[in-house]
Amino acid sequence: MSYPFKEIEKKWQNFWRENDLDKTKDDRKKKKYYILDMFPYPSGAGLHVGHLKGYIATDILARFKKMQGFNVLHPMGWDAFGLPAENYAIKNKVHPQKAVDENIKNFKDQISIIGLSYDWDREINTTDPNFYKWTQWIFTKIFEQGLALRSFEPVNWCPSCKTSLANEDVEMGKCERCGALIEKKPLAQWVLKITKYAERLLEDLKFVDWEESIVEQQKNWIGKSEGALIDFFVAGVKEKITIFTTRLDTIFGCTYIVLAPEHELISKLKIKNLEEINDYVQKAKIKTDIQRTAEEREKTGVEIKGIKAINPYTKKEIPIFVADYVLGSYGTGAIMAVPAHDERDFDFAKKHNLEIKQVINPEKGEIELPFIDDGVLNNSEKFNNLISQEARKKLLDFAIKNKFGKKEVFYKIKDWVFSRQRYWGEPIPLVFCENCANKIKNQKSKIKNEFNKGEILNPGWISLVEKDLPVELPKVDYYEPTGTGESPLANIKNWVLTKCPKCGGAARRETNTMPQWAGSSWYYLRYLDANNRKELVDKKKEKYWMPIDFYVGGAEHATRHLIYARFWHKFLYDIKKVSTIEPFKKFIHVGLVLAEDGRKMSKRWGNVVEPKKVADEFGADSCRLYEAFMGPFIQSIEWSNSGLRGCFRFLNRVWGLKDKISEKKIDDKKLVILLNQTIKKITEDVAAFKLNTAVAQLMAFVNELEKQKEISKKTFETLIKLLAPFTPHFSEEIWSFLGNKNTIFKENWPKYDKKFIEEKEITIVIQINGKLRGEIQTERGANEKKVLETALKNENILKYVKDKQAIKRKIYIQDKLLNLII
RNA sequence: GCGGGCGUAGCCAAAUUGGUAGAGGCGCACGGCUUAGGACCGUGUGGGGUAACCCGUGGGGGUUCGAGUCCUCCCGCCCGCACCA
Repeated sequence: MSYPFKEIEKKWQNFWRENDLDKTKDDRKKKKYYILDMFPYPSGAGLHVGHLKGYIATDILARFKKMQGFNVLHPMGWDAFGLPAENYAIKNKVHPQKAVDENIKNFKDQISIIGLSYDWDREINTTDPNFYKWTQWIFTKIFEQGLALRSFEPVNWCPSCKTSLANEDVEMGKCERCGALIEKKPLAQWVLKITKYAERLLEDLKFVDWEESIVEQQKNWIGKSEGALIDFFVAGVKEKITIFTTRLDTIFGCTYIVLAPEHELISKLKIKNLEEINDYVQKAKIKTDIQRTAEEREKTGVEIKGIKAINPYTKKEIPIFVADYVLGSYGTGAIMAVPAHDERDFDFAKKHNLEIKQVINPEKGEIELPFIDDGVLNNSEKFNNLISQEARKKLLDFAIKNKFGKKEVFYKIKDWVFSRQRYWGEPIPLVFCENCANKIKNQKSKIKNEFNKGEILNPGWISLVEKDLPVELPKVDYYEPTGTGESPLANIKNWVLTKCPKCGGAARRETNTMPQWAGSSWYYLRYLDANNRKELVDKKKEKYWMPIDFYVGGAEHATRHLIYARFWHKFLYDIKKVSTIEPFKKFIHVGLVLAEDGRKMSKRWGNVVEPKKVADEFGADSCRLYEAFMGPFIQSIEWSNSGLRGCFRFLNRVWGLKDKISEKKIDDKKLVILLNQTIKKITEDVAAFKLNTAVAQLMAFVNELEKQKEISKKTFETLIKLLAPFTPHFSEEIWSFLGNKNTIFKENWPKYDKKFIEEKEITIVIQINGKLRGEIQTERGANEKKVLETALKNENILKYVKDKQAIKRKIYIQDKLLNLII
């Protein structure tokens, strides 16, 4: 017979709801704890048990912290704008709004099965105009500060989703959402100047308590390189080519220069073989990123004939090439090539028979070209014999003194392409006004007073003010992407045509929408004050609740959401809307739950484990306990039905223990110690998010209780409290069975007594020459002499130690072991 | 190629940061209870050996009284980035 989990779970979920137990008040006398799950986008596929793992874990932590007396904020919402929702809607021929509403309902039903303690009064939805009003508001602030710019650079274009994408949305040259090959397409775009925040995004990582791997991923993504800009003059003309290098120490080995195909100078120079060059440039431009890498990094390129560059250090003339192994989008789009000390330059030089001049020697050992490490300079005139690091400084000083170079820092991170040519997103709250454009272009008025920074930088583009927000997404019947580079919104004339809020003249709305990442870049602030109609968040509430103490979500967001949100947060900090420089104090990623067959759970494989089925068969609490127990949280792990059954068995055994309760029973010393050790272990493990070992300890403790004939009520109550965060319904039921009227979650978390943590009688291990040969029982704190004497009474030890004289050395670790060297 | 992580019974895993390797779960075996069981309960469960003991944390080497833990080289796996000058 199993315990009646079905009735119990329903009963207590109703009880919690009816008594508002999951509602969080802004009780500022209490210490706060803000624990947050990344909010999901409500897909049509629904949830499987893997999605719940993170929610269960944070729920355990939230309930635990509540019992510890914290004021816990634990909210949930929906990230419902964006490509996934829209593509689903198109595929199923329903309006995105309808699809989203249905999917949210489905998600919410699935989530509520397992008894999560979210405060649903604070629920948010990024597609709700009351929410996205503030997403738009933040955008206008970013614009006003001159951090949103109209750009005409070629962008990543997904031919299947028919929209431009940010760099972060591209994976290995493919669309992160649909897998289509990304093309480069010139398109007018709004880009956000995240690069202005690159240094702070990098630097401030030292203030967050995140996993090493996530921090490293962000560092790599931001990709800071410190180096120098050096001017190479073009012989005989006034032009110069500025290159970026981090290896100025190798400059005497620079035997040619390479320009990226996109380099602007190519069109300005007098080139003898112009046709050949243009041909190469054209071919390079249409290559996709995939093609570039697919060619096994074969280094193609063409020499620009008729001109030479002058190495400012050697004064020698060197050839100039165009090659697509140099990227137009990084540095200056031009490099000095040092084939002896760079693999790519080496390959290229070999192929084109160019001079390879070695200028660095390894500090020790033989040299093998290309030698790319730091070393000692030679063939470098007066800089010979310097070590690389020192040489870089001195060579830079020389360049600065002679005015052909300076220090420079570059970042790999690109500005955030923020426009999507799609329907299902927040409209970008800008209008274009011809009249204002002319004003700015002609500098007719005192434009500094009349226009903000963004408006001056983007003539004609006027940002809406707060009272005009939100710009609501018009309800339409046709919303499929056009593919022309225009958003579907462009076809809605009466929406597009509007008045300029500045001059009242005719204006038209921006028809592109924001990317999926916009709402999620600040949503965590809205939970603090979800229904505020006047501002994004009340200052006092923000100050009380921020930063997020514990954030849990997918690792795939390391270089997407987690970077964007940090960027917006820092911006909000700069305009004094938030009080912390970082939003997420601690972040832990949730490991995948794979199906029992080791593959990802997917409808395609038919291996999806649905929460409802699990809850029907074994109950929500077994599911919760198992997901906590299955392994270390961040690790990906295979689902196991027998493992789940094991947890179910465990709960049934605890259920059975009720019959052994005795009011009179007094626990023996051993059990008291184990109980206190258990409290300590679980308290520490849950706080450290080591839920698997916490559950293991609960099991070990229950195994011990089962050996008892009777169990004291007090001990049993403590066990139930320890179990409560993991199995809330189960624990409430037993708690009330024990005669308690109120919810167990109003109880204080058990405290252990240090006095009862350590056993007085302990076992000391006796080693002979480092090998285990016996153990003895003694009092805690016994000294070496006493332990040795006791040990020498042990038969087994005596076999090895014939007499005391044989002991050459003794190593005694208090209360642990005695190692005798003979 | 670069960066991060990992490798412990048949499987998932634990090990207080250098001190009894394998807690806990699954599985398996035997026993009990059962008309029956893919249910439940109990006992056992790294390998070898009658035993004393020996061997054992991917492999080799090292430091140490003592190494899963530290150092070094190698092998394998996972994740991220990838012509970033």
